[in-house]
Amino acid sequence: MGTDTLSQIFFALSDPTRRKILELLAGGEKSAGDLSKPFSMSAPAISRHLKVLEQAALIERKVDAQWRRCSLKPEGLMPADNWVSQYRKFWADRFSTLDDYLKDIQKKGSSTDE
Amino acid sequence: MGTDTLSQIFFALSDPTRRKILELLAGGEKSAGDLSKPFSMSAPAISRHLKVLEQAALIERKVDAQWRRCSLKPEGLMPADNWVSQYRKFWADRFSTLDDYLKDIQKKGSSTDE
DNA sequence: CTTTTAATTAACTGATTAGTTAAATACATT
DNA sequence: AATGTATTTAACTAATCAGTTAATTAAAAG
Repeated sequence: MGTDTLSQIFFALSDPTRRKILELLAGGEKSAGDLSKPFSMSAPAISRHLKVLEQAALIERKVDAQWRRCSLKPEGLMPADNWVSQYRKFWADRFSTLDDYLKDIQKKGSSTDE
Repeated sequence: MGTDTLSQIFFALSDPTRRKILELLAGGEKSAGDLSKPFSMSAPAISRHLKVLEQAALIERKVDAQWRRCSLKPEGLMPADNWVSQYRKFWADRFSTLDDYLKDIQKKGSSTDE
């Protein structure tokens, strides 16, 4: 994976469960248990996803009695956003919106993608 | 990793060698051999990194005699950019620039990071 | 003080990753 | 036709990942 900040962030984002967790936390603070419920996955599995997100500085876990109060640290995404932004100028010429792009790739490779 | 588009893109970006390759390609089309030179890594290793980037639709490889002409497909980053952009509003309040954020985290956790 | 609740850590398994060297492919050059 | 060049594929290894169940920790509640 690489141990630098950007690698950790992008790696954390490369899993659908972890992205979903971030989306849930965008709705406000939640306990580890709350975060487990929407997934058909054991609590330890979620716990380790939370650790990955925490180490990437994308969330924060505060101990509150036997609960872990998890909250989003959206500013943790800034390095990733900044890295990607280097490339915006390249695509801005040809595609003005994501929809443009998605239509374009659907037109071409019409395989069973997402 | 997950097999959906976003997972593939973020996973591709989670490796420093692959990010470096994209940066090299931002300077213009290069052969697989050209791309190998800056790295202390075998050609097959680079070849597989290129495959990961190609499958994530971040680069294109065209066959030209015994060369593979690799070029950046920056628009492949659009889905990632779009996903991250959901969170911009959250950090925009507190941090206006990446530097603000980097200074902030240096101030606090002054451990041996990166 | 015993039980219940919330969550993590430990130990394990199977799959995937990132690298290696050696072999194969494909085209260019002589 | 034989050799050299560019690159990928094959086969292998060591490390990491994502999940599981069982055990542990820590605090709340009775």
